[in-house]
Amino acid sequence: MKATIYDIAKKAGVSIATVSRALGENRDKVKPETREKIYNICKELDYSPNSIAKYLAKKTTGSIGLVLPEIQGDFYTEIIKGVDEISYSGGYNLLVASSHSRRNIVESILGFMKESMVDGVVLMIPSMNKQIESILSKYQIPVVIISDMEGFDEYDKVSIDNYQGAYSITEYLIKTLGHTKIATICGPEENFDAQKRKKGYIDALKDAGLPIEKRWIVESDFTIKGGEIACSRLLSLKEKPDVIFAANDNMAAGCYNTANLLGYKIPEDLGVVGFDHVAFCDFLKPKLTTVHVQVSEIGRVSTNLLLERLSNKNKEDRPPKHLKISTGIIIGNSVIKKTTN
Amino acid sequence: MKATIYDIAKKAGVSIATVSRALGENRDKVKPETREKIYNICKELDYSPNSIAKYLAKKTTGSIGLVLPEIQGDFYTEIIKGVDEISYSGGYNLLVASSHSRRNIVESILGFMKESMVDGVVLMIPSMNKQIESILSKYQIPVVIISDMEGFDEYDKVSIDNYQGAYSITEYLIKTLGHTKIATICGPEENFDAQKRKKGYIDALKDAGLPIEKRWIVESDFTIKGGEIACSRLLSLKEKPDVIFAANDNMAAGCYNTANLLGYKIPEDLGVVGFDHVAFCDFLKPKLTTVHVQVSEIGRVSTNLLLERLSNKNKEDRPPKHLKISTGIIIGNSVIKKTTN
DNA sequence: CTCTGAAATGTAAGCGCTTACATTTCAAAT
DNA sequence: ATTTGAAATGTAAGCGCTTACATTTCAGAG
Repeated sequence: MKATIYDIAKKAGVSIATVSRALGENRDKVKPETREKIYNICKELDYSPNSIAKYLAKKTTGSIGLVLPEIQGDFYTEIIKGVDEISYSGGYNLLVASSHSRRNIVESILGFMKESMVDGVVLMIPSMNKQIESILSKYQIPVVIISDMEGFDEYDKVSIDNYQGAYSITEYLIKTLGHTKIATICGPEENFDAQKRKKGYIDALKDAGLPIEKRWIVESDFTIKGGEIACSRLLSLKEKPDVIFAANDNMAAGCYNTANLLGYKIPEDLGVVGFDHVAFCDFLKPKLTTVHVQVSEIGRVSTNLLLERLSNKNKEDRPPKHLKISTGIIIGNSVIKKTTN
Repeated sequence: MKATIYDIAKKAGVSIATVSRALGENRDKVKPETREKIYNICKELDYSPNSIAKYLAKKTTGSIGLVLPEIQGDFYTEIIKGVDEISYSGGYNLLVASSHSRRNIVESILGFMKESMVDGVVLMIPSMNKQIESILSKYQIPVVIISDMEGFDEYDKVSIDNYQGAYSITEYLIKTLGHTKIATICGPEENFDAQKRKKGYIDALKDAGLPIEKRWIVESDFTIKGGEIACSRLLSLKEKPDVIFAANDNMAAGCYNTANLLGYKIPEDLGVVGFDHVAFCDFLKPKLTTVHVQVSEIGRVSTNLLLERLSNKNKEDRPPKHLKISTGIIIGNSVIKKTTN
């Protein structure tokens, strides 16, 4: 049987209150000698407090929750890694929930919230969901949102600077490489990241005085397959683009496949650029030019915000912060200077 | 303030015991009408039981823990996916812990065990660790081990059939493709999977009457970089192998890089085969011939064993099961029939 | 109409801890 | 020696639930 605080108290000849104090935040309120004695007995009996009983008494679990739309893929594990790192060093346990075929994101959140299993949650919302708002306002635990959406301004929000990333790489294609015929494969319409990336692309073209060609904007779904289909659509146009800006690396990889299949050489016949800089980029030949995102930084930053909130529990609340993680461009060989022909 | 069982009881004009019964496993011990009334009030007040208080009273958390050596990479997320799927459908929550720079695997296990946060754990042990054994025997909660190690026979164990996989692909190289000069890059010596894969390779050579060439067995660390180094080592030998069996796909990818760099064409100048069939294989050109492993199946199978144990809590224990997940060969274009030259 | 026992419900203890408040201890001040 | 108040410790309630046991209800038997 596992030792309880009573066992320790009895063996040390003190009350359980003293043991609790010696082990908790008020160590200094117990005499150093007794404290020492208690420590030794704890070690001897291999005692460690039951965290669940502790919760019931303190109303704080020492855990934070991370809710993701999905768990597979480098992107999400990087986020987890970032969150894990910070929560661990802040002394918190991390519970991860993700939606899957049999559980949607709302259920995941509710699981945490309703059963009061966590002190706070980091919540990634990739696209609009009406239910979420009402849930969040109902349960009053601290929440940090990872999303590039409008609204939810009363919460801390963190996201990649999608707009800036897309703008920069488009501008790079135009100004540095001299391209003018640039198409984009954007992500799902309801996806916030996709929206911002598309906007960055459009604004960069506009600012350069280039026309926005509707046919060169095709929507897809952030998957490789989706990229393949979208690419072949673009290549079948009468007026073909010279470069495709795929809104993520998966779809860029899809472009590689299609180009390969149809006999286009990258970068000579078709330039491709991506977004995310996920791990598999290293395996693409030629190396993909893409927007680098410090994904784990998103996790770290958002968790820091959450811990800030948690430690301020009873003090006055600071106003919500809205942070963007900046991006950079990774130059590969998947697109070259425009040749005048 | 969140509603408690008292709120429900008061509003329904019954005792908390009745509410508890109406909501728990003994629903049938409360009159249908009262039950109905209680349900409605719960819905109205948006009540759901505090699972932590429930634990304290019942001594069962409704959660299982998954302890991984790491969380990054397709391999681990596939495992998580498998475990998640089964635990979810069995009504359990899943807590995932992994070691990282600041927390080793033993700490991860202890976190779960000591604080009694989980009813059982699925534990992946990739290499020998003496502490683990004593920890496991100290805390008597059900454990399923994912590992291809000897020992721990009193626990349920699940693993990939590493030996069979390695044997098969080596045999395939010999018998089907006619190769005789086959080198291997094996994983870390202390890693159980690596040990078994190496043994499979050796036995297949032996059984075919081929000599075991010490210089053709080089140890590495399952990383891409490690594969690169090991490959250049093999290619610098006076007597070069025709094919390299890399003990995982990462190292196989490393071989691709090195071959590329040194001017060897795959598969003409050098054949490469891998193990795992992780997602990025699709991006390797030419497509990698490798051993397919149903990774998520490992998670599913082990979790099923655990749930079996948990549901049998008080009945007689069944003897431990030791299961191997079988493998298959994915034929790519990274190795071709031996040409007589 | 009373009796009986199963069904329905209530009472209260207990799960392992924290903590407000009460009590005791003890060194320093008088 | 006595007083005093901070320091150290103890007492006991309470966190939200489950459940053994006690009590009440009530349909059917006598």
